[in-house]
Amino acid sequence: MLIEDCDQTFVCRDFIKCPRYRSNTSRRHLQTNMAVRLCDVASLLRSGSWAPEPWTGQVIATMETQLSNGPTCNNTSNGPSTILNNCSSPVESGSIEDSKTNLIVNYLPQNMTQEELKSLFGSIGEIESCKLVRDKITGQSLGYGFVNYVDPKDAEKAINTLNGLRLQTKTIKVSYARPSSASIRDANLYVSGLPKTMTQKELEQLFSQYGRIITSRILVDQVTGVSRGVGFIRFDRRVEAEEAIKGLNCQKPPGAAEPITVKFANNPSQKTSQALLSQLYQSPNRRYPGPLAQQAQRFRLDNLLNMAYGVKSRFSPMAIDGVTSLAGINIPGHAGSGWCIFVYNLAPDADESILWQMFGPFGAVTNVKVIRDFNTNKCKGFGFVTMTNYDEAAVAIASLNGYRLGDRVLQVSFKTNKTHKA
DNA sequence: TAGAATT
Repeated sequence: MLIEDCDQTFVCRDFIKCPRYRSNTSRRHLQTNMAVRLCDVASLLRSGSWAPEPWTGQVIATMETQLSNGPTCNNTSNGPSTILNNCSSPVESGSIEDSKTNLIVNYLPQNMTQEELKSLFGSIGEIESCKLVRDKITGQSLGYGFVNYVDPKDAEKAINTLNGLRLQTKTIKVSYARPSSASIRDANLYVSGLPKTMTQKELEQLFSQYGRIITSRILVDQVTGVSRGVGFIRFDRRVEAEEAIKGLNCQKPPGAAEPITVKFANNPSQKTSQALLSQLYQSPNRRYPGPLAQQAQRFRLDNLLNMAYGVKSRFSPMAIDGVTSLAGINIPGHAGSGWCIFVYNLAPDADESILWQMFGPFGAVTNVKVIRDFNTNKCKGFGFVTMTNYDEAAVAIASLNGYRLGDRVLQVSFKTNKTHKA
């Protein structure tokens, strides 16, 4: 039986970029817990219209295996290389049976605050609680957090809407949180000495005999893309990780010339005092740069805009740098705690998520708001976005003004006092 | 030989 002929629905286990995919809700990517028809995905893969990635072939193999074996619901992995299981609905998926309102959000930008997290997820529905996890000593974000909704439907909507959202240089991951327990902590392994040819899928295959893999990763050279021979495996439970160390440390993977080393990964928040000191005193805080850093950044920005658009950035506060935080100065877009951007010509069905999607990649966004008609609840054609940093806001405006969204051309500028109030 | 995944 060909996969193309199979109408069976699978549940996507992770967010997969697939721009040519179009679901019945017009989503352009495969998203966590999204029901996916096998034939749709398979035809895209085989047609080559979905750019091949290292795990693409394995997706086909996995689907073919599942077809020949018949339906089962064994989730031995939810990493990117085994994105599908053959449970027919998210409700049957073992990973979410315990909680339907509490989400874990991973891969958040380093400088994202809890308020920004709440603002982002609050655009979906009412939040019961929200927490950004921070290092207890330094207060620095650990890059993940939790969002607990009042309504399970909003949690599901948040996964469908926000999983895979690009924020600055990160692609966030939104999934149901497992119930917290000691047994799931410290289950992350660091693996070194891997053959440079080993794929992520092969790494998972090697380790999956010891338990359910939550995430896997092989580090690669940023320039060449070649494996650095080291990686991480996160198991569902600590005991599974312990068994994997016993079974695989100092062992040669099939076909490998050298044995691998498998041990518990260091906790990234446990840094030496030296590293902490250098981090605290040497790295400039992007959010609150000193005057010199601000001027340097704006100088670069002005050059950038000049080169790109042949104009000086019209609203650059260079001339009055240093007084931008004083009250009573009328600077377009400056809204006390950030830069307010006016977005005009949005469609009636526009919602907050589209503003996050458009502006999030440009930098720290603290708030978005679609202005709606009180009676119809439809967008009145405009909205506002607040960004923390002037430079990032200016680049976003330069990039998105004139952007075609659907059949509309957007007008994007710093908010002025003459126009609508947020 | 190094990622920010359980509050």
